[in-house]
Amino acid sequence: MRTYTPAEAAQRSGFSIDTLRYYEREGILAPVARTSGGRRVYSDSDLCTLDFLRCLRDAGMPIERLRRYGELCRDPDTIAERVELLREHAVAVQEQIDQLRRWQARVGEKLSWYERHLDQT
Amino acid sequence: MRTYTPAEAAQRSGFSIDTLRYYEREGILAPVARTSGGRRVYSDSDLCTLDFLRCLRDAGMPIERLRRYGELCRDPDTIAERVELLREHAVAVQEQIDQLRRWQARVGEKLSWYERHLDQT
DNA sequence: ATTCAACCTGGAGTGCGCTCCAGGTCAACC
DNA sequence: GGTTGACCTGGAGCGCACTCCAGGTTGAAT
Repeated sequence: MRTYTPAEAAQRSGFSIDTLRYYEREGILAPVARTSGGRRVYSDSDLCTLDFLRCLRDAGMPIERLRRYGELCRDPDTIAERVELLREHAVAVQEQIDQLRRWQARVGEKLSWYERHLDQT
Repeated sequence: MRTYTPAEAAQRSGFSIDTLRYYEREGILAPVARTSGGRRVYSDSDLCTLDFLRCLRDAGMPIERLRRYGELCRDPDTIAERVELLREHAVAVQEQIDQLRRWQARVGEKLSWYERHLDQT
């Protein structure tokens, strides 16, 4: 049950210190514990949350939805809502994958066309 | 070999009229033909270019690279460079797909965990 | 006791990719 | 010849997601 300084939390989560503060201000992350002097002290649980948030961000979830998810996680009786939110985003992710696949197909064609062109010169 | 008004070009390409002008200003799109009165007249070839640009944008290619691609297309002796640019972006797209797949796996796990939780209540 | 890096706050600034606006022009139609 | 709606330009504004800044505080190490 160790704790982490802001710099450590940033390093481990992959967010910048500024972003960590920003997420807290925005209510995405629950208020982080403080020392008597007012410095933030991140817990293992905070780090775990941050890791999942990182994952959601990397999958393109917008801040607004991230906030919603963060809020839901603070209330234990919201599992159904969380599931719904994740499912919704899963649909978006699948669509994005499909689109990228179509892109690959199209660009693959264009590339082989270009290559035939190059060979002939 | 028909032509298109700005409104038609926008409708067919999926870009807004403002975006079409913006792309032209930015040199992404070559200067479009004009009527004597100064109105733009898009050709089939413009539409075709726009369609491919749309495709590149949808695959997340940044404006800067789009501009580069647009410039290269105006010089016929740049096929090798175009191929290189597209290949580079293809790598980025593949990485994005891989990342989204990992996301799916992770969220899939979380979802089934949540669902077991829901069932037990 | 002093130093100094790391931290704090509120608020301003940034980069991207558009999007909107004011004020004017053009051209098809009645 | 007048109306009307699509179009023109240069430039300002916007939304997102941070990122940076000034000016001040904290606390571990010397």
